[in-house]
Amino acid sequence: MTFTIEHDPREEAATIYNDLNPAQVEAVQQTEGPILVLAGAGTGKTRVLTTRLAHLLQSGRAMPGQILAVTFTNKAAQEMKQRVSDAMGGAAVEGWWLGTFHSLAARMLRHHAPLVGLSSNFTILDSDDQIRLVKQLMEARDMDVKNNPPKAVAAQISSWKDKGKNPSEIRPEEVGDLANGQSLALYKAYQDRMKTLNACDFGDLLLHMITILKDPNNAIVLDDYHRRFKYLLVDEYQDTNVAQYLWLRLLAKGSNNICCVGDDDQSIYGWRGAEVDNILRFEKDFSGAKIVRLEENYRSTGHILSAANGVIGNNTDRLGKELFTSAGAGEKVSVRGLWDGAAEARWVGEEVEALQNKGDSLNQMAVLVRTGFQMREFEERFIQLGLSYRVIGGPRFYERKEIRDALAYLRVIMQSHDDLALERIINTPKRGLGDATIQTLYKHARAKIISLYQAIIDLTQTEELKPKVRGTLMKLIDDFERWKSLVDSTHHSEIAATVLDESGYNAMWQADKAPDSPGRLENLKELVSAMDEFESLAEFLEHIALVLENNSNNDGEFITLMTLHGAKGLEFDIVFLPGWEEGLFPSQRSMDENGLKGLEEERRLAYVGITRARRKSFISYVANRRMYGSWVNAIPSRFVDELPEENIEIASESGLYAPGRSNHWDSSGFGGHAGFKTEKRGHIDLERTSTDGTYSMGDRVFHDKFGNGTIIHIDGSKLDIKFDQAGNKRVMDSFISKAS
DNA sequence: TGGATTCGCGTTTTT
DNA sequence: CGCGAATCCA
Repeated sequence: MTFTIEHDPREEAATIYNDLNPAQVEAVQQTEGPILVLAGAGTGKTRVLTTRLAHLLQSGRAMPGQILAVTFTNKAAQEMKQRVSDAMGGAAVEGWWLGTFHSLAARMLRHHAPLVGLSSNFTILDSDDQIRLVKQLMEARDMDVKNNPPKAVAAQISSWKDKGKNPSEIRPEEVGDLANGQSLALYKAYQDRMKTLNACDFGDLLLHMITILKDPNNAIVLDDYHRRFKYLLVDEYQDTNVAQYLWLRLLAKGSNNICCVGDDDQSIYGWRGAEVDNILRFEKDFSGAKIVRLEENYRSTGHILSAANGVIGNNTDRLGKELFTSAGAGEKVSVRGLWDGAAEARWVGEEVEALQNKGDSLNQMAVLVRTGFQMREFEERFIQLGLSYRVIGGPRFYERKEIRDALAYLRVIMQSHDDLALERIINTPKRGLGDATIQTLYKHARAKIISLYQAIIDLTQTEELKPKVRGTLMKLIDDFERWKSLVDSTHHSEIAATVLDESGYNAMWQADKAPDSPGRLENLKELVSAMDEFESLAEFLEHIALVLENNSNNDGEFITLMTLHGAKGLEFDIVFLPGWEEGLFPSQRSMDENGLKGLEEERRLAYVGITRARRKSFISYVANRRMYGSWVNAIPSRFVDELPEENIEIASESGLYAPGRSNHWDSSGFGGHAGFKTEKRGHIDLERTSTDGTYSMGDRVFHDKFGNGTIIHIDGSKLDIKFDQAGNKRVMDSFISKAS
């Protein structure tokens, strides 16, 4: 790797530092020892990190290969690469140690795989494969897969890996009664199986590297990395999990030059093992650490920032910052209560069109939802209005069925003992190889301790199988052997095209008359052409597992639709935040599973949402939301109450029935308050409800968790709802279903 | 074995 | 409600 400085570094530096404030400059230039940049939303965290990286290079303190720069998502990595490259006058950044935790750990692990019993061409399994593997192991042990969902066991295994724990490092009291207390045994078996498959899951990439680096026998490996990396840079430090933290700490021990940026108020990945503690503990972990605080927000106008501050101020578990801005107060946050999801989408559509008429660009607007299913209503409405929109997130390219199938073929070609891959496509397209045959094959494989592929070869040489099945299997092995022989002589994209053709996989989708089949064939074509850019099949497989994103074309004007999680690190002029209802946001599940901690994480998510906006935020909640096909009546989120009155402008559709939070509703449509207590009554204007088919004569209200159903009486034009003894529970738990 | 039909559960969030 | 999985039937 060569690197040349084209200009006088000081001159460059002057341009880079141009508009940094003194605190930022300190963070950037403080060059030795550990630094924690504790900074709020919109204060320029990533910018500080990028500038520091450029600064280190330009001042000649480090060469490109001597800096390890870690981000959390591929998107952030891409962006940092772009920015550094720009700052360096267009330098090529390929090959630099700049990427996500997973991709960098994978890159390291390729070099040391034998130390953990793998070879360097190991395959990377995704969570789907993981679950299937766990399921197989459980079935092999005659465990009841119905009452002990493999998914839960797989989640437990992942969680241990996120904590940096190998099976041998788990204490008995950590095991718990999941899967009849067999979870640890399954973890062991799982790891053994992974070795035979020569495979890693996401968690293994880091776990194995930690295992290697902390083993005194491998001191030479660790020394090598210590010599190599003079500086470590970490983005979004608040989202690191224990495994990532351990990996960083091992690597940082050499130079002790670690610079992390983060915001405890934006920690939103607790469910995936992120530990806010990592950021709170920084000074203890890295001796001599400097803390640089950035509290001036450059993104949002006053009301937006104060609204966000008001909400996050309700969290107890935080370091405590109060962001300020020198921008003007700007517009207040608009808050709306609406009848249902359709009305909400209509309202958003109206506002969008109004803003467009005033000259705002769709590219500067985003709708941020808590969960994916909320997107549909907006999509429908946007289509009706002819508004172009772009959905970010959703199933990734490589998670699509057809892509995973195609990859499975390639995996078998690369490694014929990849049983999971072979099992996936052994009867896809249909070849007449059903469950019975596969079980026979597996039985043989297990008995002889060989791979499925080898078992097929063995059994086709005996008379054990029916002639028809035997013939099919022989043909399959023949095909694979032929494809394998192409690997050295033929370009891999050509191999892929050949395989998809000769296996009948393309033909299968061509024959399929489902509406999405043409799209799948398109995707397969895209896959083949994407392969062109890679040196080898192996490289491509790694890329697709760890890096590849949906390639969205950025031409034209789009309003962006995505989850709050997806929006982290982004900003827009105008942001819509729909669905602020108890149970949806904050998510009921989050609160049930993690109590106050869960609630506070949800609140941080609210904070992230509000602070994405530069000029204007819209927040909304509805009285009725359709979930799982039935209607749920909802009450406004507690986060709505936490918005300071002076920063918002609030209104609701008239005539709405909504128990509680009556200060946020126009209650003229019903008599009195319907609180949470026994025998309270609320009335719904029947005209409104019946047009949607929401409620009608004979519908029932029942309390989901609290038992006894309660009948709705229809009295003239009003609905009369009675709550039973469970009425002191929240109404959000009641469902309304059609009485048939 | 595979197609057709019923069943049952899910919706957080992602590398 | 809508999808994938389990189950049923030819």
